[in-house]
Amino acid sequence: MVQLERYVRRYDLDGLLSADLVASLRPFRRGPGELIIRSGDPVRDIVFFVEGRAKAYGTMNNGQSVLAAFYAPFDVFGEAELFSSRRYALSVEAITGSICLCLPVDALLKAAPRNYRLFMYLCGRLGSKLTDRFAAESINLRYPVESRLASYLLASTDDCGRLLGTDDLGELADFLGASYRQLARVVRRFRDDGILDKSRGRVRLIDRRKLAPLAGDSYIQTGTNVKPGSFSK
Amino acid sequence: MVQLERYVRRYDLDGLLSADLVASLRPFRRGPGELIIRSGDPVRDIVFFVEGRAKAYGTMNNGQSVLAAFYAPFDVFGEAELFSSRRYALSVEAITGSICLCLPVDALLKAAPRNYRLFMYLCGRLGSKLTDRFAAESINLRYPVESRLASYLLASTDDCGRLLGTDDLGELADFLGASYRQLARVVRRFRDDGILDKSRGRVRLIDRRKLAPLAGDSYIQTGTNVKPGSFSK
DNA sequence: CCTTCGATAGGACATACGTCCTATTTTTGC
DNA sequence: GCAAAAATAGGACGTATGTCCTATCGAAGG
Repeated sequence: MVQLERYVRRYDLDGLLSADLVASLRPFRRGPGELIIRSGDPVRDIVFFVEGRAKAYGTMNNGQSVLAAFYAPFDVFGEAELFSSRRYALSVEAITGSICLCLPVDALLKAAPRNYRLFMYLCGRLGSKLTDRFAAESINLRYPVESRLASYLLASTDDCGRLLGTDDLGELADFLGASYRQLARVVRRFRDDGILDKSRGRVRLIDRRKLAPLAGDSYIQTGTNVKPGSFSK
Repeated sequence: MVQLERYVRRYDLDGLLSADLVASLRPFRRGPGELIIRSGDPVRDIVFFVEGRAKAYGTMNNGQSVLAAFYAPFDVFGEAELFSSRRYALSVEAITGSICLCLPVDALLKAAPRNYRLFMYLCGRLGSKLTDRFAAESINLRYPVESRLASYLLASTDDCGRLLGTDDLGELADFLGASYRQLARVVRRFRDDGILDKSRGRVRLIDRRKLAPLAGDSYIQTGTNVKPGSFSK
C-alpha cells in the first residue's frame, strides 16, 4: 500500500487542499511504459504526480506523435482540460515506476470555494506549461535541428553531462519535432566535433562550451516549476 | 470616457469578481497597431479584453516572430505569467480599436480567498490556450504548409468565406510558421484550383469543400472560449 | 499623364529534411 | 557459441521550404 500520508506531508498538500479534498485523494502506481493518462478519456480526476518520471505526448490523425514534456514530481496532470474540453488532450506515460494521487473532479468542484489556493497553484502551473510550450514550439518552428539539439542539450543537461529529459534518440526526435534520421545526422556531426558521446541510441554531453554558439533561443530550463508551497501561507 | 459599467454587465464580471475587485478595474483604449501588452514587462495587471480584435506574438533572439493567437472579446491576457515568470511572455497588439479593463495584480492577490471563481475561469481559459497551442504547434511541425493552410482556412472562416483570424499573407505566414514565399506558392496553387481568391496580399475562401481532403489534423475552431458566465452560479 | 516609389508576385537556386532502403552491429534464444 | 532476430547506423534520393533577387503592378505625387 502506498504511503499517502507521506506524500501529503512531503508536498505540503494539506496547505494546498481543504481537509475533505485531502481525504478524497486516491493513490495509484504505474510501471515503466504504462499509461497514467490516456488521451481522449473524459476528465474524472486531477492527477498529482508524486513519484517517478513521466512524459506527455499527443498523437495526430496521421499517426505521428509529438512529445510535449517530461515530468518529475511534484506536478499535476489534467488541469488543462478540467474546465475546457473535459477530455484529456495528451497521453501521459510513466518512464520509471511512478506514483500518482487522484483527486476526483466532482469532489473538487463541490469544495471549490474553500480551495482558491489550489486554483492559484493550477493557474501557476498552467501558466508555465503554456509559456514553456510556446517557447519550445517557436524554436522547433524557426531553427534547424542542429540549433534545437544544441538548445536542448544546454537546457536539460546536468554538470556531469547527463540528460535530464531523455537520452534516447527516438524520443528526442519526437520532442524536437524532427525525424530520427535527421537527428542522427546532427548527432553524428556533434560527435565528430567532440561535443557529445553516443552509443546505442543514447547520448551524453561532453563539451558544454562548444554548444553555446550553435544554440539560438533556449528551451526553458527543465524544472521551472511553481512549487505548491508558494501558496501555503 | 469608457463605459466601464456596461462591460461589467455585458460580461457578467460581477459574477466573476468580488465587488472590491470590480471597483478596482481600470479601463484603457488602444488604436490599431498599438501594443496592449509589451513582452518582457513585469506583470502588474491582469487584462480583460472587452472590445476589438487583437493578436499575440512572441519575438525570438534571431528577430523572427511567431504568431500565437488572435483574440476577440471576451478574453484575458497576463494570466499565464501571473504566478510563474511574472513577466509578460508575449506581446499583444490591437488589430482594431480595442478596449481593455486592467485588474491590478496586488488587488487580486489581496482578494484571492473571495475570488475562487475568477481562478476557475482563469484555469479554464489557460487550459484552452494550452491545448489549442499544442494542437496548432503539432500541425505546424508535422504537416506541410499546404495542409496547414487548408486546416487554417477550414477552422477560421465563416460561411461567406471571410477570414476570422487574418487575411493578410504576411501575418498568416507567421501564424502558420512558414515563410511568406512558401505560403505564396501554396496560395497560388489553391487559387489555380479555384479554392480561394487573392488580390493584393489578401485572401478569401471560395470553395470550402475542396479543402477537407487537403487538411490533416485541424486547428481548434477559433472561439472555443470558456465563458465567464459558466462559473457565475 | 507621366514619373517615382512602395508593395506584390514570382523565378532561380541552395539545402535542410524526410522517406526508403541496406549494411552493420548488438541482443536474444537455443 | 552460433543462428536468428532486433536494433542501430548510414547511404541515396526526392522535395518542401527558405533566401535572394528581379519584374510587375498599383498608388502617390507633381
